[in-house]
Amino acid sequence: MKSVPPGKKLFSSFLRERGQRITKERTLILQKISSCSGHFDPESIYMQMRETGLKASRASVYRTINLMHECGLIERVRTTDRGSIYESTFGHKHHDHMLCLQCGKVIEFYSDELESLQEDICSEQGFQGKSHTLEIRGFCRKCRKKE
Amino acid sequence: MKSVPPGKKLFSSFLRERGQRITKERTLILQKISSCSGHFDPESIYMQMRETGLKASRASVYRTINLMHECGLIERVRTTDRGSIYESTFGHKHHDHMLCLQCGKVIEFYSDELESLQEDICSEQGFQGKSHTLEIRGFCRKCRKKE
DNA sequence: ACTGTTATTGAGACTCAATATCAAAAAAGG
DNA sequence: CCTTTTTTGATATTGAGTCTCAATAACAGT
Repeated sequence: MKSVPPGKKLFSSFLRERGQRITKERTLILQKISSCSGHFDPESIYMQMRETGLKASRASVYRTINLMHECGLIERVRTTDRGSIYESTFGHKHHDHMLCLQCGKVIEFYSDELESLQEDICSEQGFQGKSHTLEIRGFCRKCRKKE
Repeated sequence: MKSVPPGKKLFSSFLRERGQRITKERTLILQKISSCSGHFDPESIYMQMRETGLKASRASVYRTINLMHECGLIERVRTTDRGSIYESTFGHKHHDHMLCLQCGKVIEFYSDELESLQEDICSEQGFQGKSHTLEIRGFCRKCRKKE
């Protein structure tokens, strides 16, 4: 019993439209990433595939991640001193992040109000917003109490 | 006639508190960065100083930028495939960014409403926000008209 | 199926931002 | 001036991400 990863169709038509091919490697990488709930980074994806015996080179992993990004299936959440961190946006409602500077905890949140306010601000500037990233840094409930 | 860079005092006391020293190099780099209105990246700072004959090694530039970041004098705005981009936050009111995906134009904006809404959202989560970064990607007025 | 065309793969070289090393130089404080 | 501790800087090193290019695989047409 094979579960079809969400976004497979989207990715396929994205590739076909650009005259690009749907290869074994791309499918494997798409599957792997789809199975990752939460945040991930390219290097870990590559290593995990390698450990599991799934055949795909580092170059292909990076290339496919770039394609998925262009296609809108994943979003770059942030970049640390050790590379980029992504998250899949498919089957995952849009949200923003709070990052605790003490313990590293990441809180996902969503606010309709916030979204529509941003739209208002964009139209004031004649700007057509397509996507955004909001990261609020500070201290989570637990870490505040420890003080 | 020497203009004292804004933030020099803050930086000095920050260093003193940590038992670190206020050296010629650090002062030069602070000055250089203060004179940069807008966004900058470490490598350009280093190259510009080198061209102007200001003495400071690449290592010192990077080290000092990290210190200024810890101190809160500068903020990392984003990271491209060619390194980090910062902006000085001193003497510069907080704001967020819109980035045009077509022409690369950066629009700075600020909204009280947006700020206070974010604070509300934070307190709902028991989170103490310290700083944030919001980047809205899309198309600016000019580029929309070109379509 | 077979074939020709064209995109893709992968091993490893390469790039480039950023950091580590460490001996020599410079502050700070007697 | 002298001692101690931090800083500097030239250079080596790291590491994420990309490029190269010959070999291979996907696709379209027959």
